[in-house]
Amino acid sequence: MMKTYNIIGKMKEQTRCEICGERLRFDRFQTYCENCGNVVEDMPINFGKEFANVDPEKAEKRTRTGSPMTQTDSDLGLSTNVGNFSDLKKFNAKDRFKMLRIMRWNKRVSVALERNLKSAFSELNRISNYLKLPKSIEEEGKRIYRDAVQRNLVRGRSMEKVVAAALYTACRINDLPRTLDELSEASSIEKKEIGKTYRFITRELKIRMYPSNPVDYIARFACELKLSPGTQTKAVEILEMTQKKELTSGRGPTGIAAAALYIAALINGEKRTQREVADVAGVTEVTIRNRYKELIRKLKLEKLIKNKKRKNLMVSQQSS
DNA sequence: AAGACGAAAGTGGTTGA
DNA sequence: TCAACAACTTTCGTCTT
Repeated sequence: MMKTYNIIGKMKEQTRCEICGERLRFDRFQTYCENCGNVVEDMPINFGKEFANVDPEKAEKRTRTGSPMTQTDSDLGLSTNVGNFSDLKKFNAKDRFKMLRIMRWNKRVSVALERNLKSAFSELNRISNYLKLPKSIEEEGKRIYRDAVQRNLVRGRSMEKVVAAALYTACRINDLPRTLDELSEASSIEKKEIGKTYRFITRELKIRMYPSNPVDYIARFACELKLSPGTQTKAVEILEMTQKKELTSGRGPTGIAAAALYIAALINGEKRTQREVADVAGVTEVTIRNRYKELIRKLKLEKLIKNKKRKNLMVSQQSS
């Protein structure tokens, strides 16, 4: 939603606080009353240059003022207009007619496009909020969706699918991968549909994707399993060893992450059942078992685990 | 009784002819 | 386009704790 502020007008008509009658103060961020703390208005117009560009050379050229540009407004804050009525005078009768038609079509197309983007973005917002994704990823998702629309990739596909896929892609790009299951739950679209659309749009938009890194999942899974930071670190160590031995290729990253966490928890005496780990990682126990077996074999962790088990046994016997 | 383990059959995607 | 194939899932019986 676009808010317009008329600060000059406000300043003129409202220099005193409505509540206590004291004079209002202004700073860069808000208009407020020093006496009673009443905030009359926050987020005023940004009078400075756009600060998105840090490169000093380019920064000189960027003299657009106002708030930073954002993908969040469905028309980027700038809509296209083809010609205007005063331009019409420049054409002869025939071309004038043509021009009129183009203008009319452009209007129609932009309205349709805008309507599409608006509903798509509100769906995208909803999913992103549900998954508690950062703003930057939301923006990325919107950028991807916009590209998809412009390349005519949405036609014949439901908008929701493309939105879900765009968000999924955005997460992957920013190394905050969500599982297809999570996206599926948030968007109520089938997992395989999202996957299919995801593959389609990354191919068509030539977005090069690398397989996601298991390490990126650890923090989130560990948090859900309420594992200690030490265990998390251990799991990451295990993953690093795993990657050195090239055990990760071809395997599902979530399965590997899950197995590493399972092992780390076992070693640090915070045991979780395979089922618990499997559930948060969105894989089955069988997969964890398979990965687990591979990992402890190749990383020579068998002894460690066995010792641990023996110790646990002793502890339980002592207590009983 | 719950968890771990493993075999067997099925699913969806990739690859190479 | 189709068959082979690798990874993963589902299901189920057995063993361990």
